[in-house]
Amino acid sequence: MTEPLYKEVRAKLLTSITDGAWPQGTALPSEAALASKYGVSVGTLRKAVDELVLEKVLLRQQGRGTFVAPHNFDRTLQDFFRLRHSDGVLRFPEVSTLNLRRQVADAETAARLHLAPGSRVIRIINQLGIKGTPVVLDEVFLPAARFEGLTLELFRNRPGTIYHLYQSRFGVNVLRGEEHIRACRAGAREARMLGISRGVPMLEIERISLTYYDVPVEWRRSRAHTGDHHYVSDLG
Amino acid sequence: MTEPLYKEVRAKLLTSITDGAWPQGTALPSEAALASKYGVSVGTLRKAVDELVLEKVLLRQQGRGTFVAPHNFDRTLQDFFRLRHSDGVLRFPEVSTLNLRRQVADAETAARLHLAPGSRVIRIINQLGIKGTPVVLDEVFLPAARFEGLTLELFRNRPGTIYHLYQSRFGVNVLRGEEHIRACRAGAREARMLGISRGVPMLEIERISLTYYDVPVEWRRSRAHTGDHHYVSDLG
DNA sequence: AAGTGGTCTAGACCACCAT
DNA sequence: TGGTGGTCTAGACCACTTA
Repeated sequence: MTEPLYKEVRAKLLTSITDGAWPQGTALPSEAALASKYGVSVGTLRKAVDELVLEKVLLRQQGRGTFVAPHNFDRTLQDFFRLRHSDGVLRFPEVSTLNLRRQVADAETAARLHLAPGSRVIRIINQLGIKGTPVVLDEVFLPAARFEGLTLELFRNRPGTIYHLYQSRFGVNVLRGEEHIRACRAGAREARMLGISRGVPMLEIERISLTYYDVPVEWRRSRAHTGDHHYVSDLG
Repeated sequence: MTEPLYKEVRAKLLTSITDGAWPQGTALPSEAALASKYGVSVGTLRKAVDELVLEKVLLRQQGRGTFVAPHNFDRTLQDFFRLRHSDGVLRFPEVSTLNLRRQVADAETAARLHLAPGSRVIRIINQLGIKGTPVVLDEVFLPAARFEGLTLELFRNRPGTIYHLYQSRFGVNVLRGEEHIRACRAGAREARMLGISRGVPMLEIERISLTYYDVPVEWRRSRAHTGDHHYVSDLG
């Protein structure tokens, strides 16, 4: 019994969530109900929920209830889009999906996504613009097994963000990610697609996106032209 | 009375901290003592402290006490050094301070540090190496008024990290920061100092460092060569 | 052994939202 | 009006550190 009670409750809540016990959009049982269900006091139940709220797994709304946190525009923009225009304003990018196809993962992609060699992945190419100017070329890799039925049309005509689509349509909930950034030169493709010269310095940004229990579910490699933009990173 | 009690307690704790009521290294009064001092229950006092611990203003150690959080190597390395070698290992960089001088802030520096035009700043040039290879050239600007008595010798012979020096010697406690990253080309100076060719793509990283109440206390501009290194950013 | 923070409880009351 | 989460209390007991 070295583990605190509220940690056990947190774990139980998390398994219920990942098992889909409380579908997208519906409220969890009330705190009192959950407390009695798990045989703990409300204070202990709340401490478990506190942690999950901090990790953005759950969302509390006073007077309404507690929900599995939805992936709306705000969340994607604030937490998963780090490019900002030089004028300082944070804008949602215009996404054009150029291509979607299924293929066998190469060694690196398989490694990043913790897939067995030879597994199939979906590869999607996007161009992102800000204020009408193309700024980013995106290459997204998804494990095909988790995203069965994903098509170019679905991807293009989704009502919300990409991560909302993952969540609502495939039950894949992206919670956090890690990006690795290097400097590189624009190649022929970047030059053509972004209207810049070959050799111009760019950011190469790799992202691994994680779901519950830190399981990787998306890998992307982007190239961003930082002429009128910069990447923002918070420290501390 | 729309503000919760624990928020008021948090504010009182914070003013005591910034007023230097509990000097570096000594423990705060016990939670029971603080609770009775502020006339609240221990639970409420703990909730106020919880927030300050989350913001890394305070550090709790079970059985020992609660302290103003010290700026040790771990904190600097984990929270304020985002460059990592390609082998994935996070190493503390070797810092060589090349130059320190006082000067009048130019317009941009004054703006970043919220200083009146014409204020004096200290400008420090560092070269950072990882595994013996020079990787970063650093230009650090500090408001001279807050760092009176800072000398090149002090800077070079400090026992711990730069931020520990700020904290212990000048009472300047860096809590968080924001970095802006752009791609650039190595100029003559970078080429010479880092042993690379002119024109090689690099990261230009600007950092603004904040203390209590988000007051800026340091501004730096770095150029990093990402041949064998990358910048790591956490999302979510 | 004494003192610290960490966990857990039970209950009262408040603020907010839906109906 | 009834139900939800949010605040606050008072007290018991546990885990850890120091002496």
